[in-house]
Amino acid sequence: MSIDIKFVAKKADVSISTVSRVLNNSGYASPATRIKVSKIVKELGYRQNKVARSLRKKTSSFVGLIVPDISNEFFSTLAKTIENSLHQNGFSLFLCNTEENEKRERFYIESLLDSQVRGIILASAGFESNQHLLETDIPVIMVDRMNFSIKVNNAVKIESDNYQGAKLAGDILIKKDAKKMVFLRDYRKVYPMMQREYGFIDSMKENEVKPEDYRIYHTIVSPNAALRKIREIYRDFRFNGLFCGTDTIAFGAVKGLLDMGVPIPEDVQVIGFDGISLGEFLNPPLSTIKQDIETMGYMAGKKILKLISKIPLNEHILLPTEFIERGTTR
Amino acid sequence: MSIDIKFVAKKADVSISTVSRVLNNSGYASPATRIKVSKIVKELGYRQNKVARSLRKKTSSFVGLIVPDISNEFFSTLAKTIENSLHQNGFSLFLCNTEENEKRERFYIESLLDSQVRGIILASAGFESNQHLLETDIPVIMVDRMNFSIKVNNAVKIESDNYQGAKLAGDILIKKDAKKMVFLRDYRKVYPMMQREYGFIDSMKENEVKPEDYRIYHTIVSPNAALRKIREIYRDFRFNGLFCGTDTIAFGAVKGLLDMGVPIPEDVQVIGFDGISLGEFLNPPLSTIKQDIETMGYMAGKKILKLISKIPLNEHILLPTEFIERGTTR
DNA sequence: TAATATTGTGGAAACGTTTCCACAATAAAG
DNA sequence: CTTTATTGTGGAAACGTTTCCACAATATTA
Repeated sequence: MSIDIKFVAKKADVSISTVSRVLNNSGYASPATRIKVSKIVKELGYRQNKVARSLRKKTSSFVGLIVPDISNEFFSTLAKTIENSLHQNGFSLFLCNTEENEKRERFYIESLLDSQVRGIILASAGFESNQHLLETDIPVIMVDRMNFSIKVNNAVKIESDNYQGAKLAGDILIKKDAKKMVFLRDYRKVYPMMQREYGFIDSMKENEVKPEDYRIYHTIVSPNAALRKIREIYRDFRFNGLFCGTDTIAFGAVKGLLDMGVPIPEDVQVIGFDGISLGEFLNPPLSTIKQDIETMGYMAGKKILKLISKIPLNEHILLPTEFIERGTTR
Repeated sequence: MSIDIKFVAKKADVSISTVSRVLNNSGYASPATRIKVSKIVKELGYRQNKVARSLRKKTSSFVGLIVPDISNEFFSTLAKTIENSLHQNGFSLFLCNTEENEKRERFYIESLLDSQVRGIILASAGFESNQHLLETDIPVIMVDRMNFSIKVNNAVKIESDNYQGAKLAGDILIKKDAKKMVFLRDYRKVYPMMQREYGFIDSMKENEVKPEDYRIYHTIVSPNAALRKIREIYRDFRFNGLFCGTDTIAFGAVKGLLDMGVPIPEDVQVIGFDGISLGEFLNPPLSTIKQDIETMGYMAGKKILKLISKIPLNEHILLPTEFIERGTTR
């Protein structure tokens, strides 16, 4: 016989309803019964069955988080801060890792919906084919990736100002006297990367860099791939300003150039994007455009809680980025 | 009116039980009704309510993962591989981040138990005070940290051979002619760190390094703390072999030494522990003892599935580590 | 003191499933 | 053509809660 509410009721010699009321601090219950029941509950070590509770109340205390790759520092610190801010309010996190895979994203969205999560934080691709799944009245927060054009009342979008950040990177390189520019980006057409590209291009245009003096290349986001790519590029085009779409890319690129004997920052200046923690420990340490991931996660947590408590929001939050000057620029 | 099984039954003009049987492919149902029901289900876009299902079946398809810090690359790649191996079997992951906090660990263990998870993968501290919570018949896998001495049938332990790895690091440094040795470790008495210390000490003893020729220091695991610490140490004790309890520590230590003008690997040779991906892109790239995190996560996933399907296991798996020689040793 | 409001309590329905059971219809065996 | 096995179906109980409702007991008011 398991310890359920019925058992507690029997032991305490009251009805099930009374136990429930005491447990939930709802409705009436005399002080006397309150302490009597609480005592028995403690003695027995009784714990509510959350599943039954969810079923009856048609709600839960879970929030789903969908990310493309949790092993990426950006998403893992995002997850951490979100988790923290939810935990303070008694909510727990369902982690879903899509690996950038459409089917998997669908599987998870459906799965979350089926499991009665209270809200979904989507930091994943947001494949168009999955959009309709979220067009219910469940609170949704989009973080980093903005692919979904959700029109519902219950949606909040949070992102870094990727455009401005990239523009800033371009402006800085030029001010620091770089003449031949390269933007080495993630080959995938994900939203933030597109924004960075636009920012970079606009910087080039505004600074009147001639079209033949700046080039855009694509690579897989892995240091090794970037390393190989940058050597190829450098043989072809003698740039002296390099903006990388991602710190991870910058890591590979810097090493690739160094290995070729190109001095940094003397011959080539490099700026990354993200501000991941280890950048500081590169040699030379990486100059970069830092995203405020902590704030992003924290806000995502706060906002979804608001949505959950029926406060209607329809915001698009743009978080400023910041240039961190370190050793790869002069 | 929401689309529940009752609604489907009505539309398909059969009983609820029949719909359920078709849905679950259990019991009898004629081919004709099978397709009839399936058709309606598809048309209506009906989805099972997992909460109700869990309640009735007294089971779910969730596994809990408890980690101390998801933003740490070790744990995030662990989470990723576990998630992958579970997803292939239709299971989902509950992520719990304890921040190394006892209360929080308890909160999560209880929360997972309340939510009817099928199993728990514990990569967190395993505070003694929480041990009793897991002494039910729920499948438990301990990864990395082995603090719990769970005697239950349903427990599997998986860890890297930290002792051997550390011993190897010591042996290698000595073979490479280091005479004055330092082990700079995480100050917390977590299990794997203790094993590494024992391994290091035993290596010193077996190689007949005199007690005054090797020292052990403690630091917070953050590059910056390690950076400061190593300067302090070096002023005090002119070592030429440095073994770091963690790559993160090594990152800071290498930079600290370099900043002081100590050439690496000429004057000091350094070996880290973990094998995190960015070590390769340090300058000089970091020599390290690599843990096989992928295998660890993969096995954790596989094993918990076995336990869940009632296959009794009582294993303690020791995964070998590997020396990756890069630029901080000669 | 009678009439009314407030507080305390338990019974039972409901949440959306699965599954046991009884029974009907069909197929196989004698 | 019976008898027995197999297959198909629906009704209803069960999972462990919360919550509506009715009623009883007590407190407040007139």
